Amino acid sequence: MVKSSSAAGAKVTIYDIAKLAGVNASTVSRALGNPGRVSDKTRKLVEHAAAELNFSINPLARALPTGRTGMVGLIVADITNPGYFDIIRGAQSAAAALGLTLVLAESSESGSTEVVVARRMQSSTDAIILATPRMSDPEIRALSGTKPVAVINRCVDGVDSVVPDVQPGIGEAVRHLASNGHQKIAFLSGSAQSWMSARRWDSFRSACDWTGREAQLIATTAPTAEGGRLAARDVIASGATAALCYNDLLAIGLMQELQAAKVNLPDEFSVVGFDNIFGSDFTTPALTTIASPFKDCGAAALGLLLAALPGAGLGPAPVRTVGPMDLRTTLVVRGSSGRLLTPAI
Amino acid sequence: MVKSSSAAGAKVTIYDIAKLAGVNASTVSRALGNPGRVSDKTRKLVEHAAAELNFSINPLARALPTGRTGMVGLIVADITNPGYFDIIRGAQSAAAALGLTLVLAESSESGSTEVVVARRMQSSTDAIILATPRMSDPEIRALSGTKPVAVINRCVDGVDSVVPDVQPGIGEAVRHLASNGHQKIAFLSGSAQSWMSARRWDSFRSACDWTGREAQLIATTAPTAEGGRLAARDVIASGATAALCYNDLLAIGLMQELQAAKVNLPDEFSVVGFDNIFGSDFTTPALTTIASPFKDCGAAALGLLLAALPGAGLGPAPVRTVGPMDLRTTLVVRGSSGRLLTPAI
DNA sequence: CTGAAAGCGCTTACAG
DNA sequence: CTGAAAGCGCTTACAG
Repeated sequence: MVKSSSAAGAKVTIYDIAKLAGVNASTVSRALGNPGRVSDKTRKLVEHAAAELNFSINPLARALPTGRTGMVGLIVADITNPGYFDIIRGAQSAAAALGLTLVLAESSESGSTEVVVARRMQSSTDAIILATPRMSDPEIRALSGTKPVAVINRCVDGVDSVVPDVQPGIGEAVRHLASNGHQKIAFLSGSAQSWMSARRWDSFRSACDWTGREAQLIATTAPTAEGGRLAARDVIASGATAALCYNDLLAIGLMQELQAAKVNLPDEFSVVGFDNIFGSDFTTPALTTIASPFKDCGAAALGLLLAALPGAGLGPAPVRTVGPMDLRTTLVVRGSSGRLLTPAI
Repeated sequence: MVKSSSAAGAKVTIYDIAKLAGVNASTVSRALGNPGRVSDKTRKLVEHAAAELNFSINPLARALPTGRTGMVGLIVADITNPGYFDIIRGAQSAAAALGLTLVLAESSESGSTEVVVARRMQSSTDAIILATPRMSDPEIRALSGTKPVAVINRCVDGVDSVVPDVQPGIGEAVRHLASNGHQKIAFLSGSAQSWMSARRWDSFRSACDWTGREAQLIATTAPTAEGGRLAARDVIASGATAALCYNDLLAIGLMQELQAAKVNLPDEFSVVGFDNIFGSDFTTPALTTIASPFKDCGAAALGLLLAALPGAGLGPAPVRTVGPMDLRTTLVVRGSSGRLLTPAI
């Protein structure tokens, strides 16, 4: 077995490099971190020594004097939820591109454990992203007082927020349904406390108003496929010929139950989901859905955070809300929606 | 606005507590970390002071003297891949339960960036989990020389490995198909270099041998739905009446193309996937698939790592491979497989 | 049981 | 441009 000089064994520090290069450790630190504050010659000397010893800096040790850890935390309510997949991906890749490390944590849908998790992260991260947080607004503000915080999928006064604009997608969806002969459209809601669900319902109702269509709110037991199945009866009873669902899982469950009841999709009934989650095109017919740019949300949140980092200027940084112009939802038309052939008389 | 004593502002250190409690900082450290090495009275004193100041320890600062960071790294090839989600979830929840923080990174399917990512993690984590690594065996061994490493979905000599036992699930699947009248069964393979694909194919072939069925290997362009669609022609041409696919995405693509060609599932053809990914039950018919206990894999990997941590005894810890008994695959029968009604003469 | 000291690996004013 | 020193927040032998 070849044992190269870069053997994986002991940890090499800047002192080892200093010795090899014949300079002071502080010079090594500068050469590696602030090239330019060091002569070209020594820089090369140090770089060679570092390479020779296969040095890689200890970010934790660096974090102590500087306060910058190079890590950003991402807290999601439920790792299971496919809706978060893209947020995680977006944040992860944006972080990686910036040389930052993503620390992932889950709050298990609980506001109180979310607070605990956030506190734990506090000292080891440079900034924290809260995706669809369960904490209260004041708790979030408190957290953001100590460290840059960005919130995704919710608007919190005084805190950087990125929330996709639901209006364009919902407008498209309602127009799509209206132009296909649907007069009464149901909305299957998310959980009652959900900020997002309320927002989507509001936007939906206005869109219906503008289009002269009737909007019917239908409550669900849970924002899951099972919740969608259980809501099917109410949907049928409502007399609506189409449904927009708070999320894709609800839509998929609704479709399943409708099909079990021999309702023909989309000839007799149209279903539209929300989020365009992984697998929403696995169904037959494939699900029409409103896509949220979640990947971009993750990236955008990181962008806000980064802007909040270095300045540390005077007082709190200005609060920015990303949304309206950059992050718009769009309708993805697939097979589950279309012209109503058998209008309910 | 109520400004409690636990204001979120400045960071409080053990020195603040020491002052408030009227003891030395080292005593604070002991009281918080090693209660029992301190009198009950001072312990309470310190605890109260800590609570009063809303103290939370800085894990990074602790890491420097102890070498224990409280973080474990998880590197996956592709965060996009739904097959990894359960691994991430399993590792995340196991870590959380142990008070550890999960650091997530992605190698983008590239062995070389995987090495870079791993190096970067090296000094900030206590241990590293490689899920379906792209690094070479020697690279993995090198990494494991410096820090506990566990590998999921692959066997690497000299490195803790956890790989689900594919045999039980594949055996079940083949028996299921055989008993439903299928004589010739196709296997849609994954990528040619995939350790896992080779393993699954081998196991499948033996199962067919035992059962007296004919196994037919069919190469695919990529382990994706698109790959499955493109393979459909070869599958039909092969004369097989059923297919076991390397993963669910392939199976779903194959189903779509077969249905587009008016092949009736499962009456004329049976499709079985692998992994039971999220959404595999969204299809019509729902996909029969072999479930791997990926969540348990994540947890198991963490278990191995933990065992490797404290001992630091003499020489390398014994290598353990988790698999055979604990982590078995099982067949999940849904609608895409069943009795062959129109046997190919 | 508790204090004083040294050190973990790095950075950054401060001198020169 | 470079060195020597002090310090980031904690822990842990070492004395007492």
